[in-house]
Amino acid sequence: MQDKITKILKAIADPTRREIFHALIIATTALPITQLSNQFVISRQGVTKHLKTLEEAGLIVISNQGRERYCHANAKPLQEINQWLKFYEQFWDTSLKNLSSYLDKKI
Amino acid sequence: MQDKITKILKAIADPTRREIFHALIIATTALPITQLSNQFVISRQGVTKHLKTLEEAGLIVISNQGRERYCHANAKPLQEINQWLKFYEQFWDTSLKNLSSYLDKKI
DNA sequence: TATATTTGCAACCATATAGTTGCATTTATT
DNA sequence: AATAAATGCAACTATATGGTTGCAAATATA
Repeated sequence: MQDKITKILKAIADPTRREIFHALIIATTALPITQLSNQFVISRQGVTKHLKTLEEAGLIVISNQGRERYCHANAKPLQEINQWLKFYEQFWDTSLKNLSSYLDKKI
Repeated sequence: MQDKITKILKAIADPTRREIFHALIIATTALPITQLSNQFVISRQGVTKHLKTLEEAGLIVISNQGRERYCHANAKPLQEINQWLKFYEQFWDTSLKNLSSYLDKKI
């Protein structure tokens, strides 16, 4: 369906998911879903939905342990975004200069 | 409504918009909408919708000139994503190691 | 002036998304 | 064995999204 980078970008494009991801990555230990969802205003099931999206993007890993499911953040997929950005780095200093020179000429 | 980084991330989270942005940034000159949309399968109006999203994210600038509207890419807002990523850089080498040590202990 | 080109706007459609509630199931605890 | 806790699943809702078509308006061109 969707390619990897799209999944990753869509996952972090949502503010709530960024918050969830952040909470997990700064946590010293993996967190069970209920405990994690207590940190948020939305319902546990709402959090679970976001977790699924994050998991499909590879940004979290969930491991079962008895009746609990422990969530653990994995920042690695973010490298893919970094990679994507790398190409545009060459433009983000110069492009505005190019733009203004364009505007000088044409407007 | 939405904060800046969310707008930027949502803008580039769509594959078609990434393509449009790419086409514009590698173009040597600014492109009128019709000429730009000829490069894509979707309709001109479809492209226009994407352009609006990109414009609201600051990723393109449109300047009127007679009946034509010239589109120009601006990579600068991508720096914001780069900034966001910077914090997680410290995790993307170590987090998997942490994860496996966690799995060793608990599973 | 008549015609062609570039565009915006509006309506519409199908699907995705972000959230909710209710309930059943599995696993712990008493 | 009875109860409590953690979770998944399903149904539902409202809104956003990515696309379309049709048409009117502004601007060039013949």
